[in-house]
Amino acid sequence: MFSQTVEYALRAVVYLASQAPEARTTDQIAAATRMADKRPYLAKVLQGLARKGLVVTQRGVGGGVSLARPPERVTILDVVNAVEPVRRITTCPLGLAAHGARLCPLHKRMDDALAHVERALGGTTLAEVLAEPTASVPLCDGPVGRVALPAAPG
Amino acid sequence: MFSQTVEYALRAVVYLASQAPEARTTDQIAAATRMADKRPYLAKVLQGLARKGLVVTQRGVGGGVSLARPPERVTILDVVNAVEPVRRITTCPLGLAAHGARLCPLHKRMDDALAHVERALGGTTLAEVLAEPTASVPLCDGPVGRVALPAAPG
DNA sequence: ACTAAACAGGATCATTATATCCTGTTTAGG
DNA sequence: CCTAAACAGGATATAATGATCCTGTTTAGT
Repeated sequence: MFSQTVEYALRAVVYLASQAPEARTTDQIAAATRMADKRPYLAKVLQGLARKGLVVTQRGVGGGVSLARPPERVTILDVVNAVEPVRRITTCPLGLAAHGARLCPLHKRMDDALAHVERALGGTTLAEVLAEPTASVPLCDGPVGRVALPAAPG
Repeated sequence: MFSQTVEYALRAVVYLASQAPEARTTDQIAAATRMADKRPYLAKVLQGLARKGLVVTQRGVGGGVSLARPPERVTILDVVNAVEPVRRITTCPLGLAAHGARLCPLHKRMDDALAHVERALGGTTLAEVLAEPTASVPLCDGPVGRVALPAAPG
């Protein structure tokens, strides 16, 4: 249902949110999100997020990737849509003229399901994901907040 | 979000429901669901549905494909799950021991979205799709019920 | 039996998604 | 201005999906 790339993107962005507004290198993100292998692919995913304006990148020494907006203003849906947009069904997939605007009951139900997904994912920001009081902190094995990382400034 | 194959399967099954309990040939199904091209692929999709027990097939002259259960007892979700199961998130995708049963807020939200999909698609049967009073009849250009087809018995 | 209708299933091909590699460009700092 | 850190981007490899083809098997009817 959700592609692997969506999962990678979400992990990366949640991590960046936890470190906001600091930038982190692809290597750091890969380590923190358990993608030490597949680091090259993560780089591509981040490139895509940068093109969509969700993150900003800075080249050169001391550079890295950071969230383009504060975690309070990025929803899970924003991330999903940046990678693999939720495509609502607006016209009849069969191309039937009579179904133009008014979807048939079948496709109406399919679209309803997509609407539910949009609603569920659009209702939560990265800040809320991180703030939720729970034993399971995103990306972390224990109830830790900021992990100590090499070369992590302030 | 939903694969092309899911769309094909749903169209085929809705058509078979409209013709139930009669069997229809792959050619008839392809024509009725606007898949006259891609008929070979439709055959594969139907094979898959047969393996999952959603439809039954009959070889030889006068054979074809028919619904295995009455339309009242087949939900949209049944069809989706037969083709591309909705995979709920039950364990942490990062393999973090601490997240074993208790998903982190991120994956909890993802799973919530999947739960919504299951609920939306599982709540409607093929019979309901066909019975819904609307101007847009599934698969049909106009408000027609049973279409006259070549070699269609009673 | 023979024939034609119809599905079954393996092999193949095309396209997209996933993943990696290599080279280039930007940039901070000595 | 030289170097090392970092991202950019094109080219390539691999896997999964979508789609087609061909041959075989089942079956009703003659």
